Amino acid sequence: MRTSQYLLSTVKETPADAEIISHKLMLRAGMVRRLGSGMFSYLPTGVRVLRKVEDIVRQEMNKAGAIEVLMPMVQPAELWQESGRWNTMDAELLRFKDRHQRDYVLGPTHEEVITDLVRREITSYKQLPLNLYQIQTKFRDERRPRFGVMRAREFLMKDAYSFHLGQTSLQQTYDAMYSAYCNIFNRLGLDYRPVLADSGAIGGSVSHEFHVLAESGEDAIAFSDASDYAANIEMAEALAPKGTRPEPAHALSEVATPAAGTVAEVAELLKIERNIIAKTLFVLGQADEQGQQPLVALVLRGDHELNELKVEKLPGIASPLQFASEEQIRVLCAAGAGSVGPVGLTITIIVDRSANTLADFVVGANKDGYHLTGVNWDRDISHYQVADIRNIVTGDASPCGFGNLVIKRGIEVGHIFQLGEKYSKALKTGVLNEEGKHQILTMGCYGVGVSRIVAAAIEQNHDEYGIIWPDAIAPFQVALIPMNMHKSVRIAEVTQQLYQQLTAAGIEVLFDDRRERPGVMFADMELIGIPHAIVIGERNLDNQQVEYKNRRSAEKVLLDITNVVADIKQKLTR
RNA sequence: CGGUGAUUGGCGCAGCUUGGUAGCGCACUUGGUUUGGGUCCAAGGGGUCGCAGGUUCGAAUCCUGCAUCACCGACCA
Repeated sequence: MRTSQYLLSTVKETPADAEIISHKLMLRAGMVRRLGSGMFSYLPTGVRVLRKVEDIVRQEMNKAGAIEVLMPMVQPAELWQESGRWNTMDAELLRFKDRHQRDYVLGPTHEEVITDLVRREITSYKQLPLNLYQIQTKFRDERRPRFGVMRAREFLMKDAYSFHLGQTSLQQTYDAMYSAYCNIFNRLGLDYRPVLADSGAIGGSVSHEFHVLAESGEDAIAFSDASDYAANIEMAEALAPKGTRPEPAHALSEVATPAAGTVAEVAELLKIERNIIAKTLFVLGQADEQGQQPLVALVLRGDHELNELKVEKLPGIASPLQFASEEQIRVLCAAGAGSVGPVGLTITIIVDRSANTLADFVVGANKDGYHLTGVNWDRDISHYQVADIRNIVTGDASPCGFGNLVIKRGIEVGHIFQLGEKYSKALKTGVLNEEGKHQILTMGCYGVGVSRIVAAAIEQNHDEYGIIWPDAIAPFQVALIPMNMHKSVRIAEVTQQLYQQLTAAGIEVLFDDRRERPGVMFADMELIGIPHAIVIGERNLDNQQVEYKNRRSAEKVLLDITNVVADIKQKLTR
C-alpha cells in the first residue's frame, strides 16, 4: 500500500475526550472515529488490525472444532421473553419496534438465537456435540460507555455456543475452548492470564475469564504469589483468619462520637486502627409470602469492603442486592447510618469471617453520635451467622492453600462459561438420546472481545511515539521510508523495487510516497506502530545498503539491498 | 441513574463577566523555500457560535427549555 493511495488520517493533537492511552492512540493513529456515545467507525488502519485479530480467532476456533455461523443482530422480542431475559436484562438491552409495532432487541449476545436455531436443526444425539460460533457486532447499552472501543456500546465479538448430552461432553469442549483461547492470546502476543470468574448475568456455573494485564484494566484480579491460582477479585474466597478469637478483656461501654460517621472518622476520633472497628450495612432480605422484605445486617471489619456478589448468593438475601434506605435504617436502629451497629438488633445478622475474629471492637451504638467500645461476640451479640462476604485484600492467604494474594489489574478479553441447561430448558431444546428418550441439552458459551483486544493490545504495547504492534496484528508489517524520493531518481527506483519485492513475498508494506519531510514520515509510521521500518537514503545507497529500524527495540542495522527480503522474512518469523 | 462541566471552521481552543454581528494555533488550498526527525515565507478558502424560544434597536455573549458529549460517583454508613 502506498500512503498516497491510502487514508492515513493521523492527527497531531489528541482529541479532548480521550482518557486512556489506547483511546488516544487509536484516534491519533487514524484507526477509529467516534460517531456517538460508545459507537465508533473504523478507518482503514483500524479495520486492518481488527481483521488480523479476527483471523487469528477464527483460525483457532476452527482448529478446535467449532463451526462458523452468522446470526442476525436484530432479534425478535419473543425469544427474549421466552428465555426470561426480556425482563431480567433490563437497561442493557436496547429495545425498539418495527413499523408493525412488534418488539425487537439489538443483540447484546446470542444465546437465545443460537438455542432457537439448534432446537430447530438438531434432532438426534448423533448430531452432538456441536460447537457453533460467529464473529458479529453486538450492542449493549452500557450505563457508562468509556475508554473508546474498550467499553463501547457497539463492539465486535466472537461468541461460540456448544451443545451436549451431558457434563462429560461439555467439560471436553470447555477444556478445548480453554486451550484454544490460550493459543489465541499467545499468537496475539499479549501478556494474559486465565482467571476463575463469576458467570454473572449470562448464567451458569463454571467459568473462566481471560485477562490482558494492564494498569488501566477495569477489573481487579487476585493472584497467588506461590501458585497458578488466579481469580477475579469478586470470586476470590477470603479465608477465615488463622487462630482463635481472643477472650473479651474489656467491658461494653458507650462513647460520644459527635460528627464521626465514617469508619475513618471514628478511628481518627478514638485514636484506634480501622481494623478494630466493625461497620454494619443493611440490605434487603428475600421477600416473604406477603412480599415484605426484612432487613438483614452485614458486619464487616472497618478496613474491609463488602463483596456484593458473595452476599447476593447467600440464602435469604434479595437478588439483585438492594441496600436499605436511610429511612429504613432509622426506623430499625433509631439512629442514622453513621451510628448503627449490631448490638441489640433482632434481625438476621451476617458477620464476615474476619470481623468474627475481632474482640473488644467498636461499633455504632444505634444512637446518633455514639459508638460502643469493648464489644464482643456472643457476650454482647448472641445471634449471628458467619460467612465470607468481603473482598480479598493484598496479603490475604490464597484460597488454593499456597502463598498469599496479590492484586493486579486486567482487561477482560475472553470469557468461557459452562451454562448448563439455563437456556436449553427455557427454550425447550433437547434431542432423543440413545434410549429414545427426550433429553434437554447442556450448553457452554465462549466469548472473545475482538474490538476490545485491539485496545488492550495498545495498552500493553506503546511508547511516547505511539503504538508498537506485535507482528501478528500490525496493520502493516513493514514501513518503507524513502528520504527525498521526489528529488532523487535513484532513491525512487530502489524504493519501488523493494516495495515490489516485499509485496511479492507476501509481506504487507506501507510505502510512504508522500512528498513529506522525513520527520513527518518517521513520526507517522511510528505513531501507527508498524513494527519494522526500512529507510532508504543517499548515503547508504552508495554502499548498496538501506537502514532497518525496529519499532520496539529502536535497533538500527544496515542491510544489503539484495538481502532485504530475506532479512525481513527472518525478522518476521522470529 | 445521581453530581459536575462542556458544546464557537476538520481538530485543539480564546471571545461571554461588561450585548454592537467572530478570532488564534494546527490542518487545508496556491506559489516559493527546505529535505535523515513534525522546515520557513507569502497569499487564500472555510463558521446558521448545539437546537428552540424569550429579553433587546441589536445576542456567541443575558434568560428559559431541550439535545448531545464528557468526567466523577453509584457498598465503604
